[in-house]
Amino acid sequence: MRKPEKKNGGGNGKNGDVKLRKGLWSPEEDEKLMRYMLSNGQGCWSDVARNAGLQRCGKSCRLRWINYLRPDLKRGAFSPQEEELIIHLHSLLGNRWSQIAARLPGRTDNEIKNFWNSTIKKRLRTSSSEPKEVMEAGGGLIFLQEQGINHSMPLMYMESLLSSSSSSTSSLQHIDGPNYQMVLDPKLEIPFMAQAAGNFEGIERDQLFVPLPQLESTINSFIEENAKAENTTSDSNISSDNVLFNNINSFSVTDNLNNYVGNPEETKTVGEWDLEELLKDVSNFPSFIDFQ
DNA sequence: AATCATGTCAACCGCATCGGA
DNA sequence: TTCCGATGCGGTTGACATGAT
Repeated sequence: MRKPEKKNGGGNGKNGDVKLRKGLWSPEEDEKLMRYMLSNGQGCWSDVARNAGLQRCGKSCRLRWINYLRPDLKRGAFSPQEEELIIHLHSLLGNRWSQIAARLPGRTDNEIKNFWNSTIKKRLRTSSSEPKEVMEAGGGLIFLQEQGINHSMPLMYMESLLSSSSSSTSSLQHIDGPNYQMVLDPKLEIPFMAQAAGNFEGIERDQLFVPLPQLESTINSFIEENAKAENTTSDSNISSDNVLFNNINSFSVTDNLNNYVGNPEETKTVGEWDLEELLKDVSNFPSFIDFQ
């Protein structure tokens, strides 16, 4: 798309009707749009395109302004802090790039999306020998309500449990059994938390967080292992799995969620979760994945 | 130096939503 | 209530950049 002249030509059509340009913006077009926006402000985008003398559709103008020309845009590479925030927000919101961007001043949804799809996704993949699909969900947590006690565990770990307890491990979106029911992202792309936070709007919480009695012993050993791992954090030979488990304890979101899932009387829908509250303490976000 | 593979990112596309007629 | 245009969003594309061979 970097040679617009090749594809859509630009300029006037043969019947005299103005053909809309596509592709890369020229410096002249940028200047026109910038000047118009600065003196007139944002209005109807199709009017902007027309009044600024641009042979572009309103949509294209809007995108160019939002993603490139806006004066408040921050340029340059993402800082480690921004990166951490993006990972955290993605674990909560999933691929809701505009919502993530709204929490990163000066960054656009497109920028963050590109950053995620190129840099972060790649790191998540290469940071472990685990299968790709599992690692891409590495930021996710499974929350279990177990006889009034709420626990969390990494999705990775959860899947290994499922492979021994369910024959349908490849289709994880809705797993029903005599003693359990789970709803997971079908592609394992979006962390479970993010789905629970929005994609299942309308579903009652207790449909998402259900008792898993048959896993009790496994959960207990998970917790024990987790505690053990915490005591040996300084051990340089700590396995990647233990790193994973060890970080669970510091995830404050779990505590916040307990306020909801711990009370069966409460029947708010998922859409009513207070995400702002969940986002309060970014520093507690677990670094599941070792970025080296 | 040439070729190939992979990464980056600007921009497009299609769809969903919203508000006004 | 329906229609339609505007807007916003997320997924995808593909040209260009860069590194590897």
